[in-house]
Amino acid sequence: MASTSAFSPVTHSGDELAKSYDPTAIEQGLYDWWDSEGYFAPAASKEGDQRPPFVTIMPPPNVTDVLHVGHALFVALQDIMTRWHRMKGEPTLWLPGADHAGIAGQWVVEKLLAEEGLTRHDLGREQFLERVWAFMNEYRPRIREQMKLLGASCDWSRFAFTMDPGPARAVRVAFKHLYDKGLIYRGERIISWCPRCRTALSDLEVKHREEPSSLWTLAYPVEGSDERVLVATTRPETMLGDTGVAVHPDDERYQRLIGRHVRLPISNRLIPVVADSHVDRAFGTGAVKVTPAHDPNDFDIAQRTGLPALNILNLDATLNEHAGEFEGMTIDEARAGVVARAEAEGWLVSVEAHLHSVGHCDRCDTVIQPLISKQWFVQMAPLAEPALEAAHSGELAFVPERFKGVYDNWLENIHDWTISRQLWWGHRIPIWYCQECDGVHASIDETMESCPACGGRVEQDPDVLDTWFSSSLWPFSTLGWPDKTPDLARFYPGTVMETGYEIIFHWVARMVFMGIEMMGEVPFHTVYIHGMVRDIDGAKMSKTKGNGIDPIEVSSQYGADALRYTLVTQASPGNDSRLSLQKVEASRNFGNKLWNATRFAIRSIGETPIDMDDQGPARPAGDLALADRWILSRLDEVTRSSTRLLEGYLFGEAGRQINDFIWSELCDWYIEAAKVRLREGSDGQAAVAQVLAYTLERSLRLLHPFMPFITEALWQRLPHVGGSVMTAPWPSAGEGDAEAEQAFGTVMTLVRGIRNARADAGVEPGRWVAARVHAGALAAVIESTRAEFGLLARIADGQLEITSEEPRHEPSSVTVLADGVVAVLPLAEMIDIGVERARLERELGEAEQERQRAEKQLGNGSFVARAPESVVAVQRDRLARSLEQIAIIRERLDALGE
RNA sequence: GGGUGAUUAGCUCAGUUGGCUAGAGCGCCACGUUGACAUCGUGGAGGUCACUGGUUCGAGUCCAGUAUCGCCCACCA
Repeated sequence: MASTSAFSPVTHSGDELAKSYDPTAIEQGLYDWWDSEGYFAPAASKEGDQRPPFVTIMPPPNVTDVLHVGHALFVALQDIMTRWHRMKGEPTLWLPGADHAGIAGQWVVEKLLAEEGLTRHDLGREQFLERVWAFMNEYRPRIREQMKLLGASCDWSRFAFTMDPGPARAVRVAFKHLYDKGLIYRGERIISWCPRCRTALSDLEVKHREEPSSLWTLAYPVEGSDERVLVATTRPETMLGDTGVAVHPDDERYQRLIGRHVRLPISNRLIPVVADSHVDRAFGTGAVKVTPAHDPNDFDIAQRTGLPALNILNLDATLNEHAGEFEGMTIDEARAGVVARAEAEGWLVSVEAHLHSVGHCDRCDTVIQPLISKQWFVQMAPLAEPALEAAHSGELAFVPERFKGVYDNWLENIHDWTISRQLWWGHRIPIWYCQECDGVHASIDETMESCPACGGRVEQDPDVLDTWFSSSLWPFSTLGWPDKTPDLARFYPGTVMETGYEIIFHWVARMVFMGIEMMGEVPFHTVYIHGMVRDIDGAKMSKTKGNGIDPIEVSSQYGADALRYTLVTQASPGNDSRLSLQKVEASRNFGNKLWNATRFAIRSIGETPIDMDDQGPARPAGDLALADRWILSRLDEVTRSSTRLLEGYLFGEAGRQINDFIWSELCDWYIEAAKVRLREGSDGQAAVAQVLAYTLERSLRLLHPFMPFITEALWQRLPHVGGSVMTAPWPSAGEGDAEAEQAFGTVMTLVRGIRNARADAGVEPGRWVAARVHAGALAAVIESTRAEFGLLARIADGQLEITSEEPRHEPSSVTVLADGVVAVLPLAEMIDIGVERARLERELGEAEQERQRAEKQLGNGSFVARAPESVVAVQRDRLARSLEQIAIIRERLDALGE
């Protein structure tokens, strides 16, 4: 091995494999060794290889994140894809990064300051940002180290942070581009305001929750009449900001009031009654109070009808000077006050219980206040259209497909995107206002000395951009854009974006339209969506509930391989899954199984020379035993099917099938059968060694993307070619051997039948018995594998007779049927006639059922006429076999007598 | 109000273009320290694939509807 680092995966834990699998012992050091060997960086394209590189950009975790099980899932899935494509020989890039997480990041540091009794305003912007950076730099390496523990084979040399100079410049360039194009504008709109974060939020950052509340009906007196208009509201305090009452233009009840005025009982203001077709005549009283400054619907009504807006809130959600006697109160206090007055003064008509959908800040859960504010927006319609088109044309595909509908639906109903945030931590809006000529200028430079128009003094916009603005540029800002770097040319667009459904809108859709707008091309062609990992009761894992499973803790106990394997195989694309330690333990046990199978193989190979080709142990050829041919054929099949499953993004099913092959076929049958040929003086040892070396080495390659550590550790111990299983070629499937599969299948069925019969008859498991096998045409085949058969079925060597004759029945014996083969076990003193009779009766019943089913099928004319020939043939075989079995069992029952 | 997912063994879930005598892991029962593995082996029990109808020679798989649970989106005061 030409290792350049001191660590070597082979010598590391001594020469002998330990008796049982200890994940921590083998995972230790392996990752750094891979890294130091340079396996994570994309390889140069091979000459003549026209395939595009495989590129996936990691969704950047927040810098302040501690690795949780959701990260572990995406790391596992992305690493499987990455390792698989790398093994297929494609230049492969998995690019990691971290996100500055504007609001969340700022909040964390503000909380620390609060412990010192300080606010960010005490420090001032500059000092505060220094504190944030210090904090970020301290925490930045943490999650990276944790992802390494999981085996993430990403290229750390390209690690990117959203606030690094490169991506930060990309933000300014993109902003200016959109600003110059008129797609970014500044306007006074109704926005969602978080009074705690003191910033505007986008629609996506507001989470609505139904909460029990009341519906108050208030009476507003009509000016110049005795009439009163009844309006219903869930927020009575907002009447302080009412500037009108709206009714439906066709509503008979209110026709005569349109254009007249009502007097707001609380502030004695006169406000007009307007008509707007948006009003639902059937809801409440059919008349709505209009508060344009604090309700998005009312804002729209006001826009259409020309009503003014009256802001009654301070930015901390207390009432302002327009609230009169309620000034300075919180919303709850003001509400209570307004209701009390209404009741006292007789204009409260009714109070009913009502479920009300209330918006909360996604970050801090504070109740959101809609209010009118001057903010920056991205005009979405022109950007959404090509993003929709990309999904329609198939240039952008979703796995599972149904998420395309989710994506479409959002883009089709999209509102403009509020991108300014009244925070300090983030990308500062690259806009400067001239203090002298009132000019507004965007720039891609970090600073602007003076007004480009008049040379006057300029001041930069104090706000920062929504974190997702920089995220939306991620697929190219990480590759050096806006510079024309070699990486950008080679790795854009990417291949797959693997992420969770919760950020399809936040991130995926925005990357798509920004990619199309800035690069002229979608940033990736496939979006793979994974589900959420929940606890075993189906609840979301959360810190506050304390039901979280810490991936690092689990890895240190069961191994990163076991955790990864569990996460991937328990889930199917797009669906949530439930994780428990019990499942991880089962995966660890699989590791132990593999470990011991390899230990057995290494011991069996011993000093035997193994034929090698340029990939590894050569495929065994020549005069092979039936079991050899069978396992090679099964390996072909699992290679074929797991490759097909990976191509279809069915990672879990692929992983399960590889496990099933290794455990239930290689270990349970091949290795057990091979033992007989490894005995002293046996002549099959060399062939077994070759088959084991070949099969196991291939199996390790198949499993490697799923369980990278253990497969590397074991692969290094087996005969192999190359430095690491990471770069060994992904296996291609051979043709398979149907004849061997069928013949060995019969042997397996016979062995199972004999074991079953022995158990029924109460034969001690270790006891060797005699048997005569009537194998008919298969006699030669069974004869060829007699030693293996004898071992598997525990039939004593000298007492196994294999014949092509018709079955003969002994009085005190047990009869076992498998396909066309009958085994007779003279168990003499152990036989309880009653038990044996019952067993045979049961088998007869089963055979009868088989016969009936087959007869029914074959008796159906249209089945025979329309079903494919192969399906019909199966039924014919089934009928023939069941008839044969019925005859044999009957005969045997007769022979048994009473 | 619109989407959308789930409903398969005691539990958690697979089941990819319809051919299934419906599988796995865990749990359960019986037996077992045979030199790879007790982080194991052998055998076993356990399911009318939510319900109703339809398409088909054939449906867990396709279609329509119903029920329950869940998620997403939506400006009903």
